[in-house]
This record gives sequence, structure tokens and C-alpha cells, in this order.
Amino acid sequence: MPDDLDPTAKLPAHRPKKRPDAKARRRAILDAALEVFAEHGFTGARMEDVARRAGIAKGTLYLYFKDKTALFEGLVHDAADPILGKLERDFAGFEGSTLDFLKLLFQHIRTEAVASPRRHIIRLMLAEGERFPAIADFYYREVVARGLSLLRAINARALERGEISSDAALRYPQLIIAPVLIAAVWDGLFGRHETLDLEGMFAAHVELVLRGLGWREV
Amino acid sequence: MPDDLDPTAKLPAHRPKKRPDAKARRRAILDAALEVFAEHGFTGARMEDVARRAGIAKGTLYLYFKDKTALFEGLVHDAADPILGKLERDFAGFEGSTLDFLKLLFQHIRTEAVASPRRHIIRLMLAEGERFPAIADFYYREVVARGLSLLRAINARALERGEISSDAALRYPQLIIAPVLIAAVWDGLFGRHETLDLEGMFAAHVELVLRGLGWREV
Amino acid sequence: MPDDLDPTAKLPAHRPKKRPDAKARRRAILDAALEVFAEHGFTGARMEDVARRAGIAKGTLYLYFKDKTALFEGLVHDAADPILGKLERDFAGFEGSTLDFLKLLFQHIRTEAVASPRRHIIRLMLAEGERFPAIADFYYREVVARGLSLLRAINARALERGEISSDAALRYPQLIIAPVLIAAVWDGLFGRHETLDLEGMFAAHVELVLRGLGWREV
Amino acid sequence: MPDDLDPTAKLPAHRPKKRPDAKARRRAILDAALEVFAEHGFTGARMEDVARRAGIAKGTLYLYFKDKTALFEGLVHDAADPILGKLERDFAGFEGSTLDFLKLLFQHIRTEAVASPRRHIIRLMLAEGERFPAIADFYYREVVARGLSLLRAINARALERGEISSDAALRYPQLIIAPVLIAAVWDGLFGRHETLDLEGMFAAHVELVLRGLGWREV
DNA sequence: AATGAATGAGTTTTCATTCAT
DNA sequence: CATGAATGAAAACTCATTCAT
Repeated sequence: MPDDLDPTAKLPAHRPKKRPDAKARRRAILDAALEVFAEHGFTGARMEDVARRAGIAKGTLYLYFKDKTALFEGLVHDAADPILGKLERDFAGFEGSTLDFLKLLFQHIRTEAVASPRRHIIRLMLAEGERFPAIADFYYREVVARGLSLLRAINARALERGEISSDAALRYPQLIIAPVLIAAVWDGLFGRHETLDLEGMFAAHVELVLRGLGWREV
Repeated sequence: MPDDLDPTAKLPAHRPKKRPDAKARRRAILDAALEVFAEHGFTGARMEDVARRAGIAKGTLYLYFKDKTALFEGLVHDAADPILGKLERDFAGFEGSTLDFLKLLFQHIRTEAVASPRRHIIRLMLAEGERFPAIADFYYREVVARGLSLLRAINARALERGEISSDAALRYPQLIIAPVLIAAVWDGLFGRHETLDLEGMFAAHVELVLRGLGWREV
Repeated sequence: MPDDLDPTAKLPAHRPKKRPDAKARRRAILDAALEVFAEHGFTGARMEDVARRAGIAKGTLYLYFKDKTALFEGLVHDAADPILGKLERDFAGFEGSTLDFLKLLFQHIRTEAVASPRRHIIRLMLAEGERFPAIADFYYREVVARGLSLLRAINARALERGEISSDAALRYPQLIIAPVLIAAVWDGLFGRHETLDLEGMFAAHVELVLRGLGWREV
Repeated sequence: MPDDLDPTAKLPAHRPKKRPDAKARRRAILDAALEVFAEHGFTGARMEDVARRAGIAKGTLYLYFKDKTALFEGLVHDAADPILGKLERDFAGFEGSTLDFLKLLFQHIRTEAVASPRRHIIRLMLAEGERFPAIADFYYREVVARGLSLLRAINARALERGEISSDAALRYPQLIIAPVLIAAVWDGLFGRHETLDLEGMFAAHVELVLRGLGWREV
């Protein structure tokens, strides 16, 4: 075939060469942005750094996100979705005890959120959310409200089943989730001084909470 | 602004006049800085705004703090001390039950930290701590480590006295303090959508925790 | 957009299909460019806007004009020709009085230049001419010099015929054309505050000028 | 005097040394801005160039004018005032003939506006005014309306005195001023090709206009 | 020929910090 | 000590132009 002999000739049709594909590029930008925002906070992050880390030119960034704020929003949007969906589905079809489900819940949270780069999203929300009402609203709707609903549902079913006797977690589901915030920020802030065994802490938490709610094997 | 003009102040007949009082001015600067940093974060805060709010000229700021970072450090330093000192002293001389002390503890935290402008210090640590290791270190030493020690001491004494049977809070005192994080950020982030009754939540938390730890009236 | 799809067009049975017609496309670009340059000036005009208004892609622009400057030059070139050609021909064959010709002249200028989108060309020359010597030169050659020649010719013939007695307009034909400048910019600048009746002004001008030149019916 | 012997001592009170004085600095900025805007138009002008030419730092510019637009406005504001004041006062107290006053008028305009750097203000208004309604409004109020009023007053008095018989200039005072626009832009645009004797043109204009208005020595 | 995604130089504007008064 | 005008480095964002498809 003559094509093969001419180095300037177009590559065979299916070459995977150049053409990073908008979807993949968007991902690359968001991954880069997460790193940079996590390292420097919103105001401290430099768009040029995001671009460089995504392997693109500064101007290209603005083809995908209209400005720095939109980039931050995109970050939260894209990260929020997958976290809860699985848990909600799991809970709906779960046959075992509430103890077992809580163990599953915290294991999932630990591996998928708290011990992944996603933990920075949580930190960014805590840190900067107050200055980005639109993002806080979105986060409330997509993550917080759904998360609290799930926790309430867990608690309600446990009460129904007679597994527990207290409705404290129905009234304040925030108490169940609180250690997750600690887990998300501890290492970055104080890991140098004292490590925190997330697995151990969550296990102790589940026990403490269930016993505190009046746990009784059914 | 010059407090020596206050006619109600008790001053020796005629003092040298004018004495802006370095101590008071430092306070004014730190108060202003807390507001501004809380509103805009470290990078977003403008020194000029801090100066204006403190009622002084921009240049004067630099007579009290060598630069922006030093100002931030001063902020955390000054806010950290008073919160824990009282609690430590209270605990040392406390005669009542652990239940009563925990109630006291969370009430103090609520009024002095979580529902005061100081709550922003917590948020600032979350936001900027990773970028200011020196401040994070200081905060760990002066607040976190001391706080966790106190919580461990509480738990140890309760075990000793036979009030509780679990050492979970000795191993993970973070579990006791976790809801404070939620409390510090909730209103600013999600208050628009759902209010959170801090007093109620902390009460439920104390009950939940103690019962979870095997509480038994002694 | 593809004019060969127009069913009313008279075309030989089946032509090769698709033929966006470079000539028409060039026109579309120039029309779009006039709008955009008029609105934002040379530096302020965005090539993308020109492309969008011309209904083509940004890159296509560069197939027709090598760069922004060439586009501006093309604009002035194409707009300059038709204005004067007709007047020169009219004058050559004009049988009536100088009064009548001047009336004709200003009517033509009014409808074809001053009250048409072309008036922006004049404004653009004023605005950018000093920065684009090549365009100013072209404009001088194709419009200004020809225009002044025509005015001098008019004046010379009127003197010859004994219609007027002064050679002022021979020496300073700019005086004849000056109100056109005012007419071209007035509405855009001050139309909000005071309208200017162009027809009336030009009529008054012709009268004033002729009388000033010593007009006498022949 | 001891001061004289210590080189570090403050200089004698009246030293003209350092301290450019806000008023003078504002002037320097506006002078620089006029040059730069004249050379490059509004959009094409670079703030850095203005600063450099004014002999100050880029940031200092923004202490005097909040942004580029404000700088342009300042330019027009400051240049507009002095042009007309003198003429209005001169006219009020003028005893001679209208012919003499018009000669005076155009001489003043020529030396003070058209043959001075201020001519660029006129060009900038013609060129960019349409994009700066606020400035165009100001210019209309402070220059155009006042100028047209003056021209009308001149014409009215001449009619009253029986010096002229036409009210054309009362209805269209723009006709009187039109050559000034040509004069303001000619040299920059076409000076290379053809010089324009402003003094001669204005003299011819005054004659032409007065004769055109029915001039008759009184 | 036509497209439009990508580039990166270039521009405005901000703000921590200094320093002459 | 106090001031605030001046500085200039730094950052967000734009847009003419190119070039792979």
C-alpha cells in the first residue's frame, strides 16, 4: 500500500492519534481543577495552572467553562451525582439488618468519598460554599437533602422493625453523618501530627450510634 | 474611636491626651480581620478593607502585623486561647456527673464558638489550613490536641467512675466533637433551605453518645 | 443561504449543485463587516462577530481576507467607488444650471451616503484613518481627491458660464463639502438631544453657498 | 543653621523637590492620555502607555481615574470648558461689526482648537462618540449646544442690526461651524497628499457665509 | 473550500506592600 | 507612630489567527 511509504500521508482511518474528544477533555479539565482548587482554594487557584495541568492552553479553558466560577460549579456538579445514587439503590433492596447497612454505608463513603480525591469537594464546600450560594444550593439539593433523606429512611425502617427505640437520628440525621466531615478534612490539616484510622473510627461510630439509639438484635 | 474621649470613662484628671492604646488597636484590627477574612477567605480578603473596618490607615496595619499572613496567624492565635481554657478549668474542678459536664461543654461551645463570629475561624481553618501549615500546626497544638485531650480525660474519668462502659470515645474522641463542625457551617451553607436547631441537636447528641457509651446513672 | 436552491431562480436544468458563489459571499462578509466595524470601531470589532453576521465560520473569513486589516481595506475600497462614479458621469452630461446640479449633488450624497449605512465609512475614516495610512491614502485618492476635483470642476464651469463671480470654492472646495461631515455624524452623536433636518440644511447650504459665490441667474 | 550641615535633615520648607501634587499629576495623565488616545483611538489605546507617558506607574492611573472610560471622560470634560467661555464673553461685549467678530471667532477656533492638540478631542468625539453616549451627552451640553447658541446669537444680532438679510444661519448654525470639522481632521488624514491652508480657508469661509447671508456694510 | 477547536500573546485591572511626609 | 499615595507584579479573560479535519 502506497500510504505506508509516504510519511506525510494521512494515517489509516482508525488511528487513535490527535483528537482528544470534548468529553475526555472536559474530564481532564475538571480533574486538573479539582487538584488546583483543592490545593489553593477558589480565589487562590490560578486558571493558568488548571490549564497547564490539564495539558491545554489557557484560552481553551474558556471554551469549556465560561469563567472561573463556572469551572468551580462544574466541579461540584460532576462530582455530586454518582456518590448517592448507588447507596439509595442499595438501601431500597437491602434485606439485612440496619447494622449491616450502616457498615456498608460508611464503607462506601470511606472508599468513594473520604479517601478519594473527592474528599476535596467536601472541603471546598465547607470552606467556600458560603461565598457561592448557587453552588451551595445545588449541593444541598443534590447531596445534602438526598443524604439526609436516606438517613431518615434508614432510621425510620429500623424503628419500624424494632431494631432501635430512639428517633434521635430521625430528628437529627446530621449526627450520623458528622464524622464524615472530620474524616474528609483531618488528613490534610492534622495528618502530620496524628493519623486518624478512618476505618476504625467509622466502625466505632456505627456501634456507638446504634447502641445510642437503643439497638437490639431482632 | 479614641476611647479616652468617652466622658463616662474613669480617668485620672487630665491624662497626656490621645493614646490610641496599642492593645485596643490590635484588637480592633483582629476583629476587623475576622469579619473580612470570614467574608472573602484569605486570598480574597483585602488589607485595605481590614484597615477601613478597623478605622485606621492601610499603612498602620503593617505596624501591627508584618504582612497578611501574620495577620491571619494573629487571628487564629488570639481566638484559640479563650475557648478551651475555661473548659479545662471547669473540668478540673467539676463535681457533677459526666452527663452534666457534657451538657455544659456543648452549651459553652455553642454560645462561644459555633453561634459567634468565632465560628468563622473554624471555617477558615478548613479553607486555608492546608495552605498554611504553620497555622494548622498552631491550631492543632492549641485547639485540636488540647480539645481531644480534654475529651479523653472526660471519657477516662467516666469509665473510672463506672458511668460508662465503652472506651470508644477514648479511642476516637473526634466522634464526640464531630457535630460541632456541622454546626459551624450549616447556617451559612444551608440555612436558607433548612434550619438546624443547634441546641436540640447538641442535646440529642449528648444523649446518643452517652447511651452509646453504655451510660448508667451512678 | 445557498441561492441555487431558490426555486424561482432561472438555472440551466441541473447545475453541479452547491455554489455558494464567492462574489456573493464576499459581499455578505463586507456587509457584515461594515455593521460590526461601525458599531465597535476597528480594534473593538471582533472577527467572530463579522463571521457570524455573514453566516459563515470564523476560519472562512480568512479565505477571503488575509487579516483584519485587509478586511477593513476591502470595506473602504468597495464602498468608495459607487458614490462618486455616478456624480462624475452626471456632471459630465449635465445641461442644467449649477444650482440644479448642486441640488442634485447633495440629494445624492444625502440618500446614498449620509443617510445610509455607508455613513459609517466616513466615521471609520475619521476614527481610524490616522492609524491606517494605506487606507487613508486610498480614500484620499478614490474619494477625497476625486470629490474635490468634481467640486472644482463645478465651480470652474459656473464661473465660465458667468453664473457666479467668486473663485472661493475653487480654492477651498472643502467649504462646499463640509456640512456633509456634520450630517454624517450628527444623528449618532446628538440625535437624542436635537434632530437635524438634513434635507433642509443642505437646501439652505446650497442657497447660502451660491449666493455667497455671487450667484446670478444666467 | 544646623539643618544645613546634616545631609539627612529635611530640606528647607519651600523646597520644590518631590511631591508632584495631585493637580499637576492629573494634568500630566490627561496630557498623556490625549496623546495616546489620539494616536490609537479609545479601544486601541493602552493604559500602560498612558502611564509611561505620564511618568507614573500603571496602578497610579487608577488612583486618578477609575477605569479607561473614566479617563476618556475626564479628557473630554477638561478640554471642553475653556474653549467657549472666552468667545461667549467676547461676544457679549463686542462693539464691532459681525464681520470682525466672525474673523475673531475663527481665529480663536483655529489657534485654540484646530491647530492645537485639542483638535484630537474633536476627532475623538466624531470617531468614538457614538459608543460613549454619556460623553456625547456631556459634549453636546457643554460644547455643541453652547456653540450653536452663540452662533445663533451672532446671527440674530446681525439681522437686528441690518447687517444681513438671511436667517439661514439661525436655522442651521451647523453650516457656520462645519469647516471646523474638516480643519480638525484634514492634516492627520490627508496632510501627506495636500496641505490645507486653514487661515485662508476660514477667511474664505467668513466671506462666503456673510455674502451668502446678504451682507451689507452698516 | 469550509469549519471551528485550539492557541497564547496581550490587555485591563487589582492589591499587598513600601515609604516619603 | 500614623498616613495614604505610589508601585508593579500578578491574574482573569479576550480574540486574531492557525490548522487538523
